[in-house]
Amino acid sequence: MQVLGEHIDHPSADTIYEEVRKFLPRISLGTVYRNLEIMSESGSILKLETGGSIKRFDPNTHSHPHFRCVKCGSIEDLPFGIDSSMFAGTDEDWIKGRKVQSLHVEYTGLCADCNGNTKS
Amino acid sequence: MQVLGEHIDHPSADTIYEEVRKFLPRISLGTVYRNLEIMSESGSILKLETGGSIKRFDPNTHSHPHFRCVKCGSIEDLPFGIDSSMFAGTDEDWIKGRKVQSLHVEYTGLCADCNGNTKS
DNA sequence: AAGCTAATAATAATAATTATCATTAAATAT
DNA sequence: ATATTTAATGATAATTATTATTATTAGCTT
Repeated sequence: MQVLGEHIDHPSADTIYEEVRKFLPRISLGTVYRNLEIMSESGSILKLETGGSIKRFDPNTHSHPHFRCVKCGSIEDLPFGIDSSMFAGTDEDWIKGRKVQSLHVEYTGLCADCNGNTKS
Repeated sequence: MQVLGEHIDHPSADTIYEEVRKFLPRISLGTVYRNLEIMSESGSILKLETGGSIKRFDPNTHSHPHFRCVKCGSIEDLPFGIDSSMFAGTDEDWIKGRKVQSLHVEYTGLCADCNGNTKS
């Protein structure tokens, strides 16, 4: 299972299911979901709750910004880091009793492919 | 319809449906979705594609960060602005043929209520 | 090998959203 | 004012991604 942690991209559960099937043909989708959930809880992968309706999983477990294509739905990493201090650093009054767990920065638009190939 | 643009919070389509029903009892959920979509396309409201599985709508149309409670699912505004220059400003090489349309910053964790009320 | 435990496959259930389509209402022309 | 065209609506069905259920299988432990 961990074998598929070597993804550069951000596969959906369904994509992972298809790939694992290649060498575990009898595996069920439920098992894939269950184990992805376990792995994301244990911290070995990241569950991305991005915009769009699909959950995706990311072997890169440190917080980094993404670009989501509104046309094809692909998620790409962006080459810069983020941390909370970028916006809230100097003044953290806003926390006000909340427990902050994570930060997600997401750009949306058209990926290079979709931007080049079609204009609508 | 526009009457419900006066929300301070970030209602889901279902919440809006319930509220519109109070004075248009015969309206259907499909109509609500359809018109929310039209309004978000015309730019009079914002469709928030946040993490979590629910789409929410926001009368505040300028880009601002949100806090999503992983327990109760509520979305709150955070009191600071964001703009692209915060991370990518100095070096925009990353754009590389993409067409950037919007930026969404989302913190997740426990909201003040959920953080106070339960510890799991 | 018998008995206990935990993981799995197959399937059903759920939840949010989108699509369909006959019906109603609105707009325009006659 | 009424017939005709056009568009919006309500009711319902379909879709999609995910989660829950449950009987079965497989892995250990003695």
